[in-house]
Amino acid sequence: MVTIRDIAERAAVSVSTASRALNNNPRISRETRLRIQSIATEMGYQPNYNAKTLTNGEANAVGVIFPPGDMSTAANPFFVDLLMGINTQLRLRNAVLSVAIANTTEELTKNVLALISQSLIHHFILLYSKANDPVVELLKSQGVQYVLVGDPTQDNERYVNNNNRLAGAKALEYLNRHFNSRHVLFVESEMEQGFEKQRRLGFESAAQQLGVKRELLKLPDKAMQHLDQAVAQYLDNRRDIDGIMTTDDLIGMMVYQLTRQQLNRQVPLISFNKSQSNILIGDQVRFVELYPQHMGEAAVRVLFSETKQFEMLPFTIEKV
Amino acid sequence: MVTIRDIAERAAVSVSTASRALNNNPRISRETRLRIQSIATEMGYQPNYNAKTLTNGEANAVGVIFPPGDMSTAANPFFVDLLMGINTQLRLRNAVLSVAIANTTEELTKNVLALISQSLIHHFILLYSKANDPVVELLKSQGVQYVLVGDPTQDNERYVNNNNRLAGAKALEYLNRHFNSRHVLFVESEMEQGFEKQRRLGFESAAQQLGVKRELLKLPDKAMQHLDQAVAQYLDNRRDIDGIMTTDDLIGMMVYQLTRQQLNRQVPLISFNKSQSNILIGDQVRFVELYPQHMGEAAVRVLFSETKQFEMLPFTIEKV
DNA sequence: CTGTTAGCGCTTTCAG
DNA sequence: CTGAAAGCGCTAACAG
Repeated sequence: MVTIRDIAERAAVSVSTASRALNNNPRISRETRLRIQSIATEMGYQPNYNAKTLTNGEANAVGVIFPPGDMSTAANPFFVDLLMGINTQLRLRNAVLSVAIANTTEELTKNVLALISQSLIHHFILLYSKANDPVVELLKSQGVQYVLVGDPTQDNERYVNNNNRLAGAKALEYLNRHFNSRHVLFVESEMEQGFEKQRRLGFESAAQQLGVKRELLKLPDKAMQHLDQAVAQYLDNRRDIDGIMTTDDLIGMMVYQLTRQQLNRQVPLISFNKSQSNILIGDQVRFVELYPQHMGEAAVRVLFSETKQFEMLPFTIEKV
Repeated sequence: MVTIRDIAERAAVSVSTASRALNNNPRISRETRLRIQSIATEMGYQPNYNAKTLTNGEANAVGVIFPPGDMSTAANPFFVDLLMGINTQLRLRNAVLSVAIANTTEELTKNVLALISQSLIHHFILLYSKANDPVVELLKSQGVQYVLVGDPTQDNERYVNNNNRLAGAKALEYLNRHFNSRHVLFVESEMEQGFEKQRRLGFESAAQQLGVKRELLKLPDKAMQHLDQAVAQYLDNRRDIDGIMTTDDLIGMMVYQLTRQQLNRQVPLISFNKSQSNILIGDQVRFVELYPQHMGEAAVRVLFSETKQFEMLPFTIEKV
């Protein structure tokens, strides 16, 4: 392992000079700075971040906090992309990614506390939001930085998000404009995540504006024996539906097939959250791309920004 | 921050004694050891792991390596559960979880190298496997420990896995026994992940043994415009199919609906990887539960075991 | 602009 | 069984 000492020696300077040079301290002459840096890369120097953390009192790691078990399904397909985005930004800053994840809020809290006090992590990204969350309390009481991915529940909370309401509205407009939909069904799950609600609100207001007739179908929370039959029947009673919006891909797929089968025609459909599956596809299928990877990147930017309180990310409507 | 010094002081012993006591060093009398430990908990002592790592030369962190971008879709719904399992075990050992994730293998390799040389992480869990992987080369050349989640590609590689072959066989037997299936369709994706292949092999051998007629349908890799219609037609040509096995839930759902629609009856179906969705459901639907959370736990156990080379995890067949 | 030195919190010889 | 002291790699006064 090549240390800062080795470099100092080789460059015939003191360790402090070496340290400063490597950290771009302006007090070092440009000349020696560059010389030392080139020696460092030449020797394959890799700073020991544990030593750094020990002296700085602050880790180069960012903690990513997953939802506790009981709500972990929420944004599932998103997570990998989010992590990807977060980590690309972290790597640019020579930081690393730690995760906190547990089945219960209690365990999760312990986990986060351990990261704070044992690893000296002072920066967190929270992948869920709920009211009165003990984890958030902890973060605040420990005075560490965090940003939320999703809908903020408190004032003065830093976050990144999509404008789900706008997306809901635009999606409906899209259906109306491109497929001439005049009677649109909005399908959501029972659990009423914040983002679903926003999308519905956007959908509703746009429908009203455009004079589009709207239907609302809430799928039961728990698995239901004959869900598909129930949906089929529902559709059968509304045979002139000519557009569908669903809050996720999977639901989208089911409904899509059922409509084809039940109404005996293809109904234009727009869904959120294109999942990795490449199954839901067709001429009249669209989805709202939310760019989870970009959200991850934005989260890191906000986290390390001095001033920025939030970032609202763009979305697009795409053919599959 | 309460340090080991504070404890030593309060206990009227030297720091070295305190250190030894806290690390259960047998050279300390049981008596003082307990006394010091109780003082520590009383004072809410949390060891600084950066300092520990600095002296030990080895971190208390485990690196979890995600598949590079181009293969990340593979086990997607699994990941969160895996992380959950891994982390519960890590927390028991007072270890923390770091992740390496990147879009390209090259970036990923850099990421892992950074973890090894900058954070001194010497233990890794690899969430994918492919032949001649540079990341694996790196792990080996750096002499760090790792275990693989999935099919090992090299001899002498430590891993945890499901017996996918057995699972494929058992699943077919189940269909045959419980639903009296005599003509079964196996649906797989084009990308031919290792586990899919194993499941198919199991399926095939069991079918042969039981004298069950078998069909194989490989879904195209890329999205296809009228995939569902193609599948529908495929089914139409094999109208006496009386059992289906799919390698994942999503495909399962599509095929399930298509069969109902096309064949006008319910065909018993068994799928792998129950995803978080609660949509695929019915009297004649089963899935093979692989307990990803347990796999995560097992991975940690193998990683820290001196002797264990692998763990093969049980599966069960469940009603939804 | 650069060097000397102390010290971050912990473990581990080496001495008793 | 316990203590004193050195040192892990790095940064940051302080002093030139």
